Amino acid sequence: MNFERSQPAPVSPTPGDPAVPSSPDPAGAASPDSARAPSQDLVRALTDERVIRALIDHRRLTRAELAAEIGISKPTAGESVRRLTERGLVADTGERTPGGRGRGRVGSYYALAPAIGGALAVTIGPEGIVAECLDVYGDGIASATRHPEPSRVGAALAEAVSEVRDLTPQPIRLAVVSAADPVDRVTGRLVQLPDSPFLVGELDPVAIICAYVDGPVIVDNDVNWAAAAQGRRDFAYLYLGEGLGAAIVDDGGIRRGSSGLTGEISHLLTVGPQGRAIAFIDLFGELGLRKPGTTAIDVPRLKESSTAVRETIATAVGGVIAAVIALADPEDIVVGGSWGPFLIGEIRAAAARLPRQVPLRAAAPTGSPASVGVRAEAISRLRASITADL
Amino acid sequence: MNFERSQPAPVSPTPGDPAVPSSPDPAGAASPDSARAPSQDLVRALTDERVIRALIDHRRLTRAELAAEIGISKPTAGESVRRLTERGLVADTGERTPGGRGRGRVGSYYALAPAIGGALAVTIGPEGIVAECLDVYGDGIASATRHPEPSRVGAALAEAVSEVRDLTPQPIRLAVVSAADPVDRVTGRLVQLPDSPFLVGELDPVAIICAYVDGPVIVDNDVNWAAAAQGRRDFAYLYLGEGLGAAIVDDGGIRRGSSGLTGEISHLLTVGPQGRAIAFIDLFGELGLRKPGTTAIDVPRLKESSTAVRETIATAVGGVIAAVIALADPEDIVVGGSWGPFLIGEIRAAAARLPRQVPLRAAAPTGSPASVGVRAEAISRLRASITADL
DNA sequence: TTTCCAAGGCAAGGGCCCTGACTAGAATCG
DNA sequence: CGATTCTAGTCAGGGCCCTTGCCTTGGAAA
Repeated sequence: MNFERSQPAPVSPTPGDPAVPSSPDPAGAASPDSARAPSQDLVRALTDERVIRALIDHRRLTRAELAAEIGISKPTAGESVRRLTERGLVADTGERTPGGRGRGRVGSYYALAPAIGGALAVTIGPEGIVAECLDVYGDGIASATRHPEPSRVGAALAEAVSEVRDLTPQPIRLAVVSAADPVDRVTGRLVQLPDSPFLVGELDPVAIICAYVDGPVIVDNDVNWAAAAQGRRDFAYLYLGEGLGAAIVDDGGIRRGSSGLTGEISHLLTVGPQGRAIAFIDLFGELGLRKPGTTAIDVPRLKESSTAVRETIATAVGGVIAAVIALADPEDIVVGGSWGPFLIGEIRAAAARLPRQVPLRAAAPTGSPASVGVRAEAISRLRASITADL
Repeated sequence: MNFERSQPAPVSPTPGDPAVPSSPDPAGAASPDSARAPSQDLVRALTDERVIRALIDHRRLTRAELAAEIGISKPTAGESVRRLTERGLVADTGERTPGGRGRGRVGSYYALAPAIGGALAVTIGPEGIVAECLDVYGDGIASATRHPEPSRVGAALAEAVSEVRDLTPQPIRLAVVSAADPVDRVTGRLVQLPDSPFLVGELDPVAIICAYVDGPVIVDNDVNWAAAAQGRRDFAYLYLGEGLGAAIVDDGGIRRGSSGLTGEISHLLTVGPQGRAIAFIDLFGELGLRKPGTTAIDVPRLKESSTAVRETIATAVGGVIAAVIALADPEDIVVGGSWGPFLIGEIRAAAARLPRQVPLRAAAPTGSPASVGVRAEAISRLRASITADL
């Protein structure tokens, strides 16, 4: 077994595949710090970590600048740089301090070595596949896009990742993936839930991507990544498009649940026509608003529907909101997806009839909030993985 | 402002009261460790911390035993004990190693000094008030109980806490409180939600208890504490008694939401008679199962009700379970409260008709799970507060 | 060319921990 | 009852990491 350890995340180096390099996880899962060596090479490691962090923030620094920035002495800074250079994590850029700075001796600029590698950020959805390689600074190094037919998603994913891999000189230390379908938290696979629209289809991104990446592959639902990108502590994101979903952020962290299916609200009971209780997704079946032959909602038809139908839908959404309030107590609720913001007026009215009130906002129609969240996670994990191994 | 910092918790030293000692919070909220001094007195602090932890675990140890236990050298252990003794955290117990141990020189047993203090664990519910003082080892030092009339809850709480305070020689460093009503996460007050049973009533435990305690006062709902005591990573606890509630544990942490009202499921929509959508609590009104004159459910009447009514209730609970599954994705659901386990068979049958399945368990009828959770939290916070200030 | 001045290196010193040897002191053995 | 045995605690020496203070280096300004 070599599951990813870091707690707040969905997971998944493939358990069985021997071809997968997958992070070695040296010397046992380190508990908070105190489990570490009782001795004082800990403080050296800490110094090195601070040097790396300073170089992430400032891109290039002389040893004197490092000392000033971190608050350590010059000899210590010099020693740390020497150690890190020896390990290949830091390199002399060859640049020297510009003459303009003053008259003193010129300093040598050091920066993180390219060998520290990059991270892959991948989004998979009905609108296509985007794979992108980012460096520690958060800059894009390379990217590739595909718009495959539904049957070729797996192959196209492999192509895109392979292309990015070839375009990237650095090693790729991990991948973070967003998929537009429910993701099984344990295996990282896309799963089909009964009666839910299945936009991407059967897919095991971990198995495909692992071959091109040296470390863990993290997969999660796009709605979760979009929610993570909001940077709020307690809120809920209601996704109302061809599929139905929700993401819940509590105490600053995304709530995933035991199998990662938190927010799959299709089967939530709510109010249907004539006040009957009905599963949320079934409402659209009854109203004839599902795309024929699929499980997806027919959004264009929905948008053209009568006022009465829209009221009915909004009332049902109100029931979903009541459930979200009861079970997640968000500070506010963001309504997104292809038709959610379209009905925001009716939904607000329906929510106003609930016993507990929560502010509702329509999602800003930004490009793709999920990819923002994926990128942020990829960068933060890349940085963590660098400082993790001393 | 002096809100408690530690993230995973509901909070509340009173903001305004100048009479409140309330923890000083010295030198800024320390981030994980790296924000600490860059130097190596950090490792000394770490050593001291380990000594304290070892003394918590073993109660009394000689310096030689400490060295062996922690894995440090004897001189280092001796130095640490000297420092800690000087600071009043550790004391020579006067006990000496028993002759039976061997023939060598007798050693001096050291233990944590009484001055490190204790923690208050308080439960407030319709069945009464219990205040209890615990020491670092988790042993009860003193306790007091009250069974006040509803109008005297505040006064009785003050009495009980005061009594425990007087019985305790040690300083009391913090209090953890369980209350049988919804707790506002920000203020720590008990809040009345529309149409919910309000068992304890208007109360501000923080304001009352603060006067007797040197540190923070943490208040939360009893259902949350009961859930926390289960020690599982991802599950939900459904409380079905005179009041209705739920607690959600995700990734090992209790979910509270922005105002602490996560799990207040009274207004969740579910299936009522004739398949109509109805708020969970209203069902009991329609069935005539609410105590006259109150908002509480009449449990004896409920238990005597007909099979049809029980089926109806179980179906409604099934709807609540569907919502919990959709929005929390628990590994399993524990059903507790005064009538939940009573209907577990019917509820299981209703849940079996849902599209997604989750194992249901009846809560073990242990004494009071909430007080277990409160005690555990009090002890763990007490220990953390000791090791926190070096 | 000389002067200036910051970068970088060297040496000394302090703190913390470790190892190994020594002292202290009580129980057990002969 | 003294010698032996064995362990608690202390002392001395040494390594590692960091700091301060001073010196050297080497371009730019004068």
